[in-house]
Amino acid sequence: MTTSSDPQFSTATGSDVRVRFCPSPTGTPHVGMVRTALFNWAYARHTGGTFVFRIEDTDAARDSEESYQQIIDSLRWLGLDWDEGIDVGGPHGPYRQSQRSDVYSDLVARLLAAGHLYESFSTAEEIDARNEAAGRPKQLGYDNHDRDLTEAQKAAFRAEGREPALRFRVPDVDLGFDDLVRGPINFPAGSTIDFVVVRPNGAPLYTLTNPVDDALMGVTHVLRGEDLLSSTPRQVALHRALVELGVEPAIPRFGHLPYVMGEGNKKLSKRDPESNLLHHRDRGFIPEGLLNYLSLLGWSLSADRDVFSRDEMVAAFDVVDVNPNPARFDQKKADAINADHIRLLAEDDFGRRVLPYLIAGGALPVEPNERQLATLRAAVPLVQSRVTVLSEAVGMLGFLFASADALVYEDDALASLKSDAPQVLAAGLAALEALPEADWRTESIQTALQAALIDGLGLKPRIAFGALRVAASGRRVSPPLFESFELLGREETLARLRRLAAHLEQA
RNA sequence: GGCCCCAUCGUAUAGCGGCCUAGUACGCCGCCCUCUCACGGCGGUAACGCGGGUUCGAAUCCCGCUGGGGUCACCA
Repeated sequence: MTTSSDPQFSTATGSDVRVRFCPSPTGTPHVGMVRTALFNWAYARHTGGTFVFRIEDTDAARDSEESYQQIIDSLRWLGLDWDEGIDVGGPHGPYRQSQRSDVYSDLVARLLAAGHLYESFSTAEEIDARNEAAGRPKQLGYDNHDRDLTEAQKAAFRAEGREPALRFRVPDVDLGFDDLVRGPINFPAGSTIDFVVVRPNGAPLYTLTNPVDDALMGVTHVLRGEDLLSSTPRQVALHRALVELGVEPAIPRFGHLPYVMGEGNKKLSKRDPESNLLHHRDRGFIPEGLLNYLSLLGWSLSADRDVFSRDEMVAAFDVVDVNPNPARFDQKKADAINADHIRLLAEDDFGRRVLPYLIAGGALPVEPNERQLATLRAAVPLVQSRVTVLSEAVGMLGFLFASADALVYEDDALASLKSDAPQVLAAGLAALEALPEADWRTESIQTALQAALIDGLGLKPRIAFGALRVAASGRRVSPPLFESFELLGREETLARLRRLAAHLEQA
């Protein structure tokens, strides 16, 4: 390889930018995967370019339809819309690699004809054996042994019933590129060995399909995880061949996004619950909060703001500003960002979003009645600033929809009661019994209780209202007390005070 | 081991040669507000891994070291 001219990389910068998100459907959607999707999406939207969504399901043994569906659902839920690809179509379809066999056979034939691919009969055992015999460490892997097999040798292997894999003949040149996130990276000539692109059974591998589809789909910027960095020289080599064959005009630019780490110093594993996107959704992350937090893993909007909208991110996002450091997923920070976004929601929006969680959590029936919905509407403003994730509303509001006799007293709530709780309850009950139905409003309830318990008995508010809170909600923490009493209504409130009094007497 | 990447408070980051006695946010710790918990407000804690250069001047540029991480599949 001495005559090859310098490789040309894409020069797209504006609306000619084409990025893609191309997960393989194995397992549950991972937050690192979502972050990759987000950065691709944001870059496309920022530049006015095109966001392509394709699926790399070339491993029938590991891919699943369930995972495929979860990935699509997740992108939709997050609002990361795509311009070409799965379901929406486009000029370069189909967008599932399992449906593109014809495309790959054609390219394989052309690459083979041009001498970029060759038949390799070596088995893993033979490669190991050769390395051992030569005194080379096994990790060195394949030794380019089959590069120049003669027709006679190949025929002999076939006569044994062996079928060859196809390997890419890596040229003996430096395979460098200018990483969008990290700057120039070079892999010296000789450090990249010939790799398999087609299995002996004819099935193409990711090593082939990924660069080929990027070429065919006109992808200009490949933004992907750092874990793929070491396979990039192979892709660059293949792209050179594709450019040479006229399949694409230029090699895409690469940008390797930092790892998302878990506890300690290891990649966030699929087994860690916080890596699971569905887990976060089930807890009640809202898309705004999750996207905002994930964008902070390797990027920032400005020096002194970390809560922002999707639109603000799009306006500001450029992949060259991405920080190359690995980032740790911090659940507390993620929760805090989500809580901020929850507080930014309009009240009715928050109410709509919290409803499915109340149903899923058993606080409300699948089809709540009008009265329950009215209570919910009134209660929503009381808890919007009290939850960090939507599922917390179940515990926070559940007592409003239970009946007095079904109310559960939580252990820490009972433990918080002092010995004078019965007297407090009795006094509170007396004060509220004196309050007529017509006056059953937050302000008058507060006035009555204040007069009876604080002024009358000289109790500390903390003690006095603590007991009443446990009676009303069964919890140590609840929405504001007097508002809760109003929502429960007079009869229900009185019933609850009596029930706790009875409960304490028993105990 | 070969190759590659990374290095600012506990965490995420700002910083792209002088604005830095290093900013912001989460966390943590106080205080205020207060019917609990939150919210909100105020304050505090805490970092440029080490060593050489370059420069009038370095967190910022260069080199080395150390320390992390990744990758070396007929997975993606």
